[in-house]
Amino acid sequence: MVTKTRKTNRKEEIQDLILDAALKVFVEEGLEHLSIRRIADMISYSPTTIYLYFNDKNHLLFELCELGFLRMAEINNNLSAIQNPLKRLHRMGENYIKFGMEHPAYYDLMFNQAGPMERLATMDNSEWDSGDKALAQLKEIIVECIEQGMIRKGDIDVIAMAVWGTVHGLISLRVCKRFDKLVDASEVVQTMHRSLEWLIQSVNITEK
Amino acid sequence: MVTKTRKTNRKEEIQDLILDAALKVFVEEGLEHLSIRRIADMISYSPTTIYLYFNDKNHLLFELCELGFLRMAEINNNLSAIQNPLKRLHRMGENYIKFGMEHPAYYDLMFNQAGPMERLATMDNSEWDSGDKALAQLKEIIVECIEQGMIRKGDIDVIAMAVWGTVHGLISLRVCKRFDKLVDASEVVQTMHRSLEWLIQSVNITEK
DNA sequence: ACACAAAACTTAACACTGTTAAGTATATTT
DNA sequence: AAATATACTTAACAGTGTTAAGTTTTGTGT
Repeated sequence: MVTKTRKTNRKEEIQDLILDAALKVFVEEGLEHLSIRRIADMISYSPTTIYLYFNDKNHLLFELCELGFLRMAEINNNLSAIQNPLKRLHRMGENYIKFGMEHPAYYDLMFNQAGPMERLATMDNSEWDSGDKALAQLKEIIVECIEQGMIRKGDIDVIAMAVWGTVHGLISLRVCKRFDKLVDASEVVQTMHRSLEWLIQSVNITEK
Repeated sequence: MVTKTRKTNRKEEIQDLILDAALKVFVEEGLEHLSIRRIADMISYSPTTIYLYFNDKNHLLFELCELGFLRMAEINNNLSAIQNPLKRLHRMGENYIKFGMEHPAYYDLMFNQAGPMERLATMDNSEWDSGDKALAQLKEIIVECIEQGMIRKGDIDVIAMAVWGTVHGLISLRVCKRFDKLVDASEVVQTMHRSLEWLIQSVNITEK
């Protein structure tokens, strides 16, 4: 039992070592510079060693994704303090924007890149825990908003998708540089926040 | 003059030949299978010949993008017939969704992939015509909506970004397979349409 | 302490990728 | 017919993910 634990620890230690190195590269230099050989160099291992700890690159990317979702959950710790569910929804959107702006590489990997989802598709356990959790939190807030008569009634899934879509769309277009030539660079983030504000006010059915 | 035109034609002919082959590959097999060598094989040229007609792969991807925007404009031909600007906005959103579902590879390239924008960044003419046109059309409709008192007043740029973001967000999450494990596959598209519908109704300030 | 087995790691290679410098045919012009 | 410009190719560089086979290190039982 002791040996088993020790072995597991050892394996996890090196997995973390690999993930840490991967993280450093792709945060500092972008996903396009994240290669197996680059990681191997950083931790002074041969490239093939990485395949002893991860099935393939997509597996590694998926695990990086999971780390991203952890950070995202952290950034949403400030939500529970907000009583008004609509304000909480607004803040959640702002948190997403903040996260996307501070960690564009993470965001791209978590929501745009194909790799992580290809890994997920090969997994037996046909769930996506991180995605499920994030979506569940969003739905909870929306239910509250409806219960308190703050946004129009409707199918929760439909509304959740609309809200998630809006916030994600703004961040995604920004992360993928689709605003760069269309909106003045210095004001993009501010405009994003004002767009979110406009949306929240528009769906708000109180105070009308 | 005649020779110049003939030469231009010849050059454009081969450019189109390359683009057509590229299009075929990436629509049928996905962007990950689109390589310079693959294209060269298809048109029976050496890989390096392609560099006589395009600066690099990003240049080629950018031109494919432009073709995508042409198709997108086509699909929006049905808008002018719609009098009510809010309904026109709704239809425009539906057109986007339709386009994204029918041409996911195009959509991914036009709004998610980095390549085309990297090409754009290197171009002197610091504009993005296709993006500008699409955004201008959207803004026009929004102005009408506001003028006719159909949606809340506000900065046009802010509202345009919010609306574009919403629609793009839904399609992008779908194209990048982020709904696959969260929403039942058979109902994703329907849910997207209902999300758009919910949004349009929410921002609608008439009939309340 | 020694032999054996299992775990950890590496070497070398395959089949790809985008891209470039240098060389070769093929037309066109003088 | 010679010179020149155009069109295209060959060979190579430096990189990618990935795998089969071989080596070194570590742990275990006698």
